[in-house]
Amino acid sequence: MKAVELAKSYNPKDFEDRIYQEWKEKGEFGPKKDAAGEHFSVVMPPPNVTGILHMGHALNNSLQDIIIRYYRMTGRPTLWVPGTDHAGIATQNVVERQLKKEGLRRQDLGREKFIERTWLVKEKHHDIIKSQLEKMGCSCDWEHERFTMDEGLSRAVREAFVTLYERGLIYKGKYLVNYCPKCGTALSDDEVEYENMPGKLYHVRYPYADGSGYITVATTRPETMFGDVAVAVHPEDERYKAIVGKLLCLPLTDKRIPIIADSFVDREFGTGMVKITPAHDPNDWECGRRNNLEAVNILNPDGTLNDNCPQKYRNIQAVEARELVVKDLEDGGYIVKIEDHAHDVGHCYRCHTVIEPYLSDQWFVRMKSLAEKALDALKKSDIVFYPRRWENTYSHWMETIRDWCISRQLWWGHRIPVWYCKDCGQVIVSREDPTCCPKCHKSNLEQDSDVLDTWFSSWLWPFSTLGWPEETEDLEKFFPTSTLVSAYDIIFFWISRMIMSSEEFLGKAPFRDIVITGLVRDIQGRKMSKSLGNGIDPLEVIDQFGADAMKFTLCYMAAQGQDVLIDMNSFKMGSRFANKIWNATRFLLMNLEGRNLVKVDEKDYSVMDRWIYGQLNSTCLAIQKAMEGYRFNDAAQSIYSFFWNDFCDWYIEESKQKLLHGSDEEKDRAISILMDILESSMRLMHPFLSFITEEIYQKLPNHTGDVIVASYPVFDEKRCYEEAHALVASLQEVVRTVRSVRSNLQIAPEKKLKVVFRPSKDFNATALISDELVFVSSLVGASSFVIDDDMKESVDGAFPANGLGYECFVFVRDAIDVDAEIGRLKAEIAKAEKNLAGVESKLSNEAFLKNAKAEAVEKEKSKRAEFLEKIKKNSEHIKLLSSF
RNA sequence: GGAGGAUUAGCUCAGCGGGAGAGCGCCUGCCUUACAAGCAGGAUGUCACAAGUUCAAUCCUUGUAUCCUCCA
Repeated sequence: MKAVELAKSYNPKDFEDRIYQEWKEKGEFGPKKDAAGEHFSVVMPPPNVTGILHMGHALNNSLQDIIIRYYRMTGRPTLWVPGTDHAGIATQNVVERQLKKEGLRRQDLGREKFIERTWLVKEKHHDIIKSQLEKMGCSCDWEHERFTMDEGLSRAVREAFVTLYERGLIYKGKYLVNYCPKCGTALSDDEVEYENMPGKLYHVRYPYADGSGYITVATTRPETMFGDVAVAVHPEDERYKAIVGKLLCLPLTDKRIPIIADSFVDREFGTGMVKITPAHDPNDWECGRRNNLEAVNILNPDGTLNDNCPQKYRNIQAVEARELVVKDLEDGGYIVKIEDHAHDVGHCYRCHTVIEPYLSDQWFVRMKSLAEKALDALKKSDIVFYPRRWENTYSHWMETIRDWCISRQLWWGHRIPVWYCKDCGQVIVSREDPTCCPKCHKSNLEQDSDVLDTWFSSWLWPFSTLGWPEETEDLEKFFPTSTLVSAYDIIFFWISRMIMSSEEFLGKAPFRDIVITGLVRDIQGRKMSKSLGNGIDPLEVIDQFGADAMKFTLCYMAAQGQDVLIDMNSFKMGSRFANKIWNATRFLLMNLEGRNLVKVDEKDYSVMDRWIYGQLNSTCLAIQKAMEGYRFNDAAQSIYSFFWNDFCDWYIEESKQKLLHGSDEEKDRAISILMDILESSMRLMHPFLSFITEEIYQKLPNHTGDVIVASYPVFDEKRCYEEAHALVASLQEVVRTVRSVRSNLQIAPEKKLKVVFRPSKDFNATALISDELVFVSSLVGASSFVIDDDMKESVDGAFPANGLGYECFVFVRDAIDVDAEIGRLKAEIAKAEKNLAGVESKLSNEAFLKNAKAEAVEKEKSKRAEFLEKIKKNSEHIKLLSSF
């Protein structure tokens, strides 16, 4: 057999793009025809077509890719559906910003042209996103790619809307909604972000209508007083019980408003009296409804005061009007005092403009019955969150849910499938575009001008992407999906709603396992953001370190549910590991020269062979458990320590003796096992380091097909080889003991020294060390390594070191610092004595002996023996050293 | 105001009631022909604080402090 040449160093750019194209061309991302067993499917959280992917996407998609590749290799029919989201407000804002630069508004283009232009932006960003996902190595099935506004999904949206309407779960109503004056649209409750801001609290006098004095109310927004319809006090507030029902004069107007009682009033806040402005405050809205009060809207859609206000204030922006009103109140002697007051102010989650509560006609989904089904799904464990603690958050949201405002006054999105007959006023809600009014049969119809909230399409994602409402083969085969991976910031927007819609339309949960990842932050724990400039671009990481390094590093750091704090340097870890894999492979492939691969029978395994196969096997188990529990960091760590610490540091090192100095037969045998382990390792590591393992796998003489579709190594109970594990652990301990002596004494590696090794009679690894004498000698730099189990060797003048069950004597008469060594040994004795004291106190404690598990007692006893031995040996060694 | 999370080595973080761990960084010595992106050895900890439960607490319970997030 010929050696296989590998480039001198690991350079991911040489093969990552090529391999991705090969996979794609061979169609290896889609579900296999011959796959068997339960399906495994995942839908990708669709990125917004506004932007480019950030580290959060990299984390999210890396984990999905790992899961998908893992299950694909286990042989199950596996599907990962990619796609993008039209992101209504966000995308529209991008286009409007572009227009603004050209001095245009969207109205200048008109709806149709504006949407055409938005599609262009969508196409451009979509292409960027797709190429980014490919760069990352995501093995999603591009044949199944979807966009929330493509034809099929638009049908699903209509179906959902009309079905809910028919079930009485969608209604149109006048309602106080969150209104963003800048975006010019209503927002759902969840789209409002609150921020504590400094403001003023104005204490204003409202005189009694009968002239018998006045009361004082506190407000942060005096300009809304024109919409006041009452002043409320707490019904049990003793101070004000007597005045409930009295009328007040509303200053600056000639209006009369009553004092009412309502228990929502906070008696501690301000004067304990609040003005009620139903059209401009959510709490007041609820209060107004409870008390049958009129809602007086005082604002125009552009945020200026309207005709419900006195002439003087009309058509002035609210903020300016406030100053004017305050001045007039002051002039009129109505202001008692003005205090500084910080309070929470709602902002638009897209443009961060201050939200205005605004009374308008909007469409809503009645959420209560949907939420109940979604809660049941959790109670029945149809869905499980990883980590579990998110289940509380989910339940709480479901229990306190409010109706969902789904209409948006935007152009980019799904038009609401509602038409109005201009002749007879008939409202038509239809799956198909109607041509005439079913009531008056005239065709003078006008479609509702609003579009639906973006989330109204994404909440159907797990089944709309599979063809719903058609009963497609995909839907049959891959629904419900298996696992959803998402960050916690969209549990409410998206995850919860998907569960509701799926329960409502398909009668089951859309996925079973919900993996909630942390957020990716910078090394100081701050969110990565454009304004801070602290973001890391995944493409830059890939450029510097490779996609494998990025994926592996993220996986290694993704402890369940924890935020991931990283900087550019963090990715060195994955990059070094990949380099290690590359070089280990290079070495092994070099050694193929002139060799024949042979089948080594299990019964011919040496102890070291059994050990490495045992380690490989237990790593399979560790990974299986880690994947089942979505403990990605555990999986990454198992792989890392197996390949690097076990395989490279010990097994390959041991094999070198045979590869370099063995007979042809020994060489064949050694390289065959090495290639076998290497081949298994590539399959084992493929989900986590996809490109490098494929590149290497193709070059292995013992490979079959592509690793992406190879079978995943399976844990085998019969191949644990625990005794080999214990033996090798002992051997490693002996090696470390001698190395430590040499290192502490600063003995140059090239200086070979005689070592006498004295095992106790029951030391388990004496035979192994004897068999591996050449290996051990080379690791410890011994000129000769004498196993002296009958205490015949003279150790005069040798430097002693001891371990559990053995002593080593290193012949280093020259060049040692006797005093320093004595100091070190004394420190060890002190530590052992401290540990011994702890053990003794346990063992002299009758309660411990009585209550503790037998193994625990035994363990303490063996610890005692160990510490005693250490103290004894070290004392002897100090004596010996003192005589030097 | 309510809920959740975090607090372990210089940094980022694992950790399963019974002798404190990893990666990076640091110190020392080595280019031992796979890898200096490497090898070997080493140092570094009141496991935030205080009680409680337990034979035994970094781990369980309660409280406190600090920080973060979400909800209202």
